[in-house]
Amino acid sequence: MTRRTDPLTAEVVDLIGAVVARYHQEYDAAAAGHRMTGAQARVLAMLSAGPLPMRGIAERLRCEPSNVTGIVDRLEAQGLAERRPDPADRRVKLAAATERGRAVAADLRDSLEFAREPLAALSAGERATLRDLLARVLG
Amino acid sequence: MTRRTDPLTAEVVDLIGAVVARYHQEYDAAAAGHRMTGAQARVLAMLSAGPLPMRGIAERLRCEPSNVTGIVDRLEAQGLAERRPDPADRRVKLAAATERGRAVAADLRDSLEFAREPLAALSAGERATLRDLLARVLG
DNA sequence: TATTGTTATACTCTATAACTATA
DNA sequence: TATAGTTATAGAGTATAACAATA
Repeated sequence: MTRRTDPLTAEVVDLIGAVVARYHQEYDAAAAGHRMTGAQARVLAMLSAGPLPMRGIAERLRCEPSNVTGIVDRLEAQGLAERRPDPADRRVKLAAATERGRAVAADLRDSLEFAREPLAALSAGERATLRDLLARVLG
Repeated sequence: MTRRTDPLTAEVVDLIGAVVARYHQEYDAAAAGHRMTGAQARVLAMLSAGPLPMRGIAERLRCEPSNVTGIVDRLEAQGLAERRPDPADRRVKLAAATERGRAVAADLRDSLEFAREPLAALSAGERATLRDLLARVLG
């Protein structure tokens, strides 16, 4: 059963849509600045926290494992990631960020304008309020 | 020059990233429920507010005009949109939602779970606070 | 000449299905 | 037999460049 949403909720949903659009725009631009696509940048960000089996990447990306092959291929071709065997299970390949990959991931994180300009408009107390509200929305 | 972001800002940015991921997940699922992709659903939502020249769609989508041709082709193939001539300029083609397209767009809007479940966790006052903070973040 | 929309081309991301090597 | 990763294939979104029709 569909139910009409009240005007205030609709307004918030529209604003979230605008935030989503802007986030993507800036994330993709930052990735392009390092000659990566958005998907490649997301995977590199994951790997900069530690190696992951191909399967683990697919789960976090919420996509089919077959897609991860190509994305890691392209990161590997640029020297940003590499595949390592898993000593515990020879079927598994662990994708890991190279040293240069970690540097690029850190640079990308810092170059995300979104983290500075827009949020700078809020005071520390307001940022904390925003954090708490978003955390509750996400459940 | 890159500058380190403070922990609170980083936390908010991470939460926004989570919101973005969830928004896409639900938006794409809702679109798939109507046999559309996310891009097709976004364009149909635009057109449900009124006809737009192909160029105008590209500007709002922030993509090249050549891409819009295929997206509108697919909406047209499903009877959700149609192309009309612009009486004022014979170079222009106006894309418009069909009656069925408008009905699907309305249904899609209502079926966006994101608008209900998560935001229902907030009181009206909190939703208003969230709205104001997001509006200021977007500038 | 400039603009609108399209076509042609190439790359990336995506899902599905079949294959391999391990377990 | 089940699982991890890959390959093959096809559809969709994207950018670039070249084109026809119109301004």
